[in-house]
Amino acid sequence: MLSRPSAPRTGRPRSTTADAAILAATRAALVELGWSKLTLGDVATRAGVAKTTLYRRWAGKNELVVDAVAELFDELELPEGGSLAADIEGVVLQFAAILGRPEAKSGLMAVIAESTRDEALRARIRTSIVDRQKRLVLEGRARAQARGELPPEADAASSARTVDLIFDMVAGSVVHRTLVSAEPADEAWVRSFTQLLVQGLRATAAS
Amino acid sequence: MLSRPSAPRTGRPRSTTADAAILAATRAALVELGWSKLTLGDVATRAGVAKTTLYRRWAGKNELVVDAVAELFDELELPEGGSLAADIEGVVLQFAAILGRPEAKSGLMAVIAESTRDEALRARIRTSIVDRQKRLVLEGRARAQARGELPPEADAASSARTVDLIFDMVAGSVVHRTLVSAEPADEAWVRSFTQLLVQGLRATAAS
Amino acid sequence: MLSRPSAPRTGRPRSTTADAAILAATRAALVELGWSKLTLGDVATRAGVAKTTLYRRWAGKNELVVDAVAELFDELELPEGGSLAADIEGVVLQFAAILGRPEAKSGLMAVIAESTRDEALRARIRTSIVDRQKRLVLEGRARAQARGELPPEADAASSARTVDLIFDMVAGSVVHRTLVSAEPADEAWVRSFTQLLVQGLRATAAS
Amino acid sequence: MLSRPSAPRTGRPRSTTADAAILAATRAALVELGWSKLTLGDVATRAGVAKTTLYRRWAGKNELVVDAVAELFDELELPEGGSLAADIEGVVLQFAAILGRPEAKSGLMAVIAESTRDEALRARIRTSIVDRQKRLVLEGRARAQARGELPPEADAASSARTVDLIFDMVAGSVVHRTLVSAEPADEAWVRSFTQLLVQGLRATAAS
DNA sequence: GCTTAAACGAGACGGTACGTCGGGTCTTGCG
DNA sequence: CGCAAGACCCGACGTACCGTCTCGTTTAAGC
Repeated sequence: MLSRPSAPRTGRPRSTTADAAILAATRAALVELGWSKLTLGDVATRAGVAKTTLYRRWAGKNELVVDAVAELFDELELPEGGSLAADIEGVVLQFAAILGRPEAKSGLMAVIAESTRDEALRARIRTSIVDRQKRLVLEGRARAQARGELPPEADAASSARTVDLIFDMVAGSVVHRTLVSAEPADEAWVRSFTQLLVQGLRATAAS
Repeated sequence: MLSRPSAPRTGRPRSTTADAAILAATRAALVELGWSKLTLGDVATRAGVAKTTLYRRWAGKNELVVDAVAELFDELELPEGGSLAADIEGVVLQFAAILGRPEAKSGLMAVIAESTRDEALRARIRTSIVDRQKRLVLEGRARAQARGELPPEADAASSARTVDLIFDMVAGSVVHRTLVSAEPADEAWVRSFTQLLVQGLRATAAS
Repeated sequence: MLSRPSAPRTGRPRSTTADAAILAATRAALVELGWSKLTLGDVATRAGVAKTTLYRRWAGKNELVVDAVAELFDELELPEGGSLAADIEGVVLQFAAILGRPEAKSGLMAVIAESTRDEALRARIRTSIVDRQKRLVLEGRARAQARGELPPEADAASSARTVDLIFDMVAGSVVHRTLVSAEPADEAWVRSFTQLLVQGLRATAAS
Repeated sequence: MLSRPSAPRTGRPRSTTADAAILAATRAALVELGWSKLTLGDVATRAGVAKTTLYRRWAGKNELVVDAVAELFDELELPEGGSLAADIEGVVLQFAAILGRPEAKSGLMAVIAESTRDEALRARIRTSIVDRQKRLVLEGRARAQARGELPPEADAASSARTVDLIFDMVAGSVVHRTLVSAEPADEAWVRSFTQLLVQGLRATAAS
């Protein structure tokens, strides 16, 4: 997402280690200070980098934090649970574990809040974070259909609508539990949530 | 929520009209500028009030915005729908309508993000905004139980857990749909969501 | 200088003790804080008086400090020294003693500085402080002429000019010594100064 | 007096034109507004400079005004008058001309007043303003001794004392005449003053 | 002793300036 | 040309005082 396909030919190339150092420094600053007290000057200092280097690569605080938080979601993957309920439980637990981290808590909601007034930022969040999660929903449903737990989709449009709905419910519920209710999305909660969701899906699919 | 019951006896009393003017100005600024570009100096100017007056009544931007947004939720009430599904649909539609407003979009997620690092702010949000919504969930379930749509609760603890779960699912899903997916939570979406939820509740209650 | 000749007939009369308390509090604040950090709110608190009481009697900080400092000069009087030089020495020592006090140091030069842009303030300083000192110069010269140490004045105009000149030299030199050179105007310095001045006066009068 | 000999090697160097612009703006503001209504924000605006730039170079209003006023004294020099009286008259007239300017009137006494509570400020005033004047007194006396108008000094200590005394008298008298008496130190006054001083010096030297 | 009206304490009010901080840009010299 | 360093302009911060205002409460003079 930082690719510069039209690479410049001459001059000193950009430091390859700087990006990683900056993103790590950003996450560290998020943990210590939170979004609102994080400053780019401080991030630059922590990363051992000049402020100009930072601005050469990111447009501002929002974009930087999106990239820093996005890396946390790299580890998300669909576990092989054997059943729809087990698959959902596994994914939700992973998602809850990431959201439980302070750097995600502090940063993610803040950039989402910012994105309400910044279309480009919303697109960046979608590309870097959201779509990566949504892929798991798609994959999970395909597996459930292969197992016969869910019927195949009738048409593409309603299929997409269902995926979006499930995704909003899963991600939204975990986020709300974690940030607004400020209670951990632990195994017990995830099991209750999953049961309700799966039974709703089965009943809806049956009707 | 700004009442000071142990009121001091002497001195000039605080202006009674200022609070309302300030909160209205705050919402107007949220619509025009969004959370991050909202400044307390600007709010004061819009409200025709000195900055000091503002700081005398609120500790900072976060507290002010919480109160300004909270007033939006004053109008929430449980409609008389006649069935659990209709009640839920009615509430969710109201909630979605409020969240669709730009002043709520801009402000609410931002203060939630801030609240991850500020316990007092989280308590304020809970008191001013969240609990008011949760009351509707409680009331809706009581009605459904009176109608026989849902069985009575076995014990208080599991009852509270269920309310919390439903609340996180309802509020979280609508928020995620509105802010992250950035699509309107319109009637069609609400109907799909409600169906899934209600069928899940019924099936879970039956098991 | 606080007289209100057109006395009101009815209503509660002004507190008679407040004036003295306020002026004393002003001097105390001058000693502790200096001119620039002295605030009227603080003076009011020290005097056990409301800010409104203070503003009812003085127009502002400048006027208040002039009055507070002026009281220091109440004790100035021409000692009976027996000779022109002794009289001058006595007066200069008294003047130096007053200027040595921190409340005078802090306050006097500040109001003089302010008076460069405020004609009314300059008049108030002249009336309250300067003229009282100048009277001593007049009186001292009259004594010296009575003793035959100085010749009588030829005409009124040149007489006034001479008094002004001497006054500027005496007051200005002591002030400069005390505040700018920041050295005490002690007996040795006063003796040297007086000698130079008196010999100059004699020689000028002889020519 | 703003030189930083141990200059840092890296980073953007400080603007060389800003200092002069700021000091000129300060003097302009002194003329228009006077000391007490002069604000650093206004000075910065006048100079076309950010407030931070100003604070990066001066600790506060006092230090800035000292430097701004000090530049006025750059033009002071001992004229070639041919006699002690003529030399003194020339210097005093120059000094009076500077003190007659509104920017000096407003600023100088104010910083002297402030310096009564601030040792560092007093030192700055002495270095930037006072010592430059005192040099003229020393030089003038040396010339008078070379001409035979004044006897050579007996010892260094009494020599210094005499210089200090004369300096306090000259500077103090002109300041008092200008600021307290608020009358111009014009040629007539300067001549009278000089006569008195020179005759006093001669008579004292003779005794 | 009752009335009356101004002075009083308290403290909120609309302002202005403070001195600091962070954002994002620029100008250096070095690599 | 990238980069570290740091000065630059800008704008907002939260605080401190200013001088004014509005309260309810004294307090003395005059009826």
